[in-house]
Amino acid sequence: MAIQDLNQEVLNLVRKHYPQIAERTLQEDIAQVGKVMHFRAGEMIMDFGSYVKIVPLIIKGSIKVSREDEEGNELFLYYLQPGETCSMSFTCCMMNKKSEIRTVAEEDTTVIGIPTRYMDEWMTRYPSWKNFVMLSYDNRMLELIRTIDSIAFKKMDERLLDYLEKKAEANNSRTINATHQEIAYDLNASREAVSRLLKQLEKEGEVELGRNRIELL
Amino acid sequence: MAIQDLNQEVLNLVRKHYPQIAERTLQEDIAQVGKVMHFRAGEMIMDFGSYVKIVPLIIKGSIKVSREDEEGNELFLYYLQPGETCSMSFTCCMMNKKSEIRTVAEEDTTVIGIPTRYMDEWMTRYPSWKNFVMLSYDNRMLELIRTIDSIAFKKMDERLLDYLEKKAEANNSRTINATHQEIAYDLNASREAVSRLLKQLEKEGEVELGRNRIELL
DNA sequence: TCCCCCCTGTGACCTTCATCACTGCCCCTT
DNA sequence: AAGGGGCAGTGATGAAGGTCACAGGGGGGA
Repeated sequence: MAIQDLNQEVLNLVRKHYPQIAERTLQEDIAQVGKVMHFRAGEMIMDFGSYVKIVPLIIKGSIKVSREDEEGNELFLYYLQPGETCSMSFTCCMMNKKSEIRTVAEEDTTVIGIPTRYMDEWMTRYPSWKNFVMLSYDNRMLELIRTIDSIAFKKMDERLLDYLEKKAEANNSRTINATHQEIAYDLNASREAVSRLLKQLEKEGEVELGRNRIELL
Repeated sequence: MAIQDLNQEVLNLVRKHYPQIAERTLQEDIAQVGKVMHFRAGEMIMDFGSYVKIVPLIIKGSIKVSREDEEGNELFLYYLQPGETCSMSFTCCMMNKKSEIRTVAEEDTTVIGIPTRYMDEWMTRYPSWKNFVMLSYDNRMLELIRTIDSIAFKKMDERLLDYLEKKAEANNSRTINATHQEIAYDLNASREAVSRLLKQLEKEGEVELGRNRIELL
């Protein structure tokens, strides 16, 4: 594929999925330097502690963002969907800091990767890029606060149901393929607790259970 | 006090507490439009659900930021200290959104209040303002993640000790004036649990307890 | 001074969830 | 077909912390 074609592909993707990125010259800048990247479902994109070199604009699929502490306890934070970006990347990039989070492709996922060094310049040059970045930060802060609400104020049954709903949305499917153990990791809970609560939800007619499979009703 | 004097006062405060705000013209702009504001210890600055009209640059004292859910359960998030600002304000202001948090003066506190409408313009005009805003967002995100770590991974005794340390730092004093009930609210715990854990900490020689008073050792 | 209210301390009991132990089943491999 | 590994279900037990009840003490106000 010729460079010219690639540029045109990126240009089209940006115009389609990021209408708020309005300036024609910014769109063209992105097409100049952005690279289309593909990740398979389950592939790790960025691990805790690694250095970030690109900012991803998500085009297709979804990305799971989670946190891990020193003892290896894990906790799911939120999903990134098409039209969104990873605001943790911005300053990570700009300050050359280690990542505080882990990102994994939830489905097969396509992003446009933008090398760090353009971030800063575009912020001053393009108002719509500045707004995009600011709004991303704000949305992520809100998601983090919702996550805090959930952990601090809710019990496990409600957290589980919220989690299943989000996962269904991220996968565009009411059928979730996951083991109880995987869910337990994401909620920082025990496998047995998740099993029992799922059984409970099944009795209440909220879900239908199968091996490696949960059907949301 | 003449306008001229006020401007000079703000100018001096900015230069002293915000060295990273480097451009002379930006400093002068802040001195033009910024207003010095005072809050008494315990005074509520902004409640959950209210609209934000200024961005505060903190000069002296400290501000407690907390979250509340629909049922009135409360949770302490973090303190803002001199040299910092409330990044939740930025887009709240810019998008005219309701506040998701509550802020209360922890000590007697002085801030420079900057009206919303300058935020945006300065972002493109002054690199150091842009960096300041971006760094603020990043620091707050990190604080929120630390808060999540704390709630998700730690038990109450450790959370309590962390809380006391932070409160001591925010008040510049190893003596904390607070009732067990107030601490319990901040940690979203029960008063009895806090009492028992404090007693435990006293036995371990970590603190000394008095009425309305906790001495950190 | 005396009284009352607020703060603290503590026991008893309950819920939620972690942990341990074990069973049984599905499905894949050989 | 037989075996085995991963997954799900379930009981027993315990720890953390919430809830309820009540006692005691200190300090400020009438």
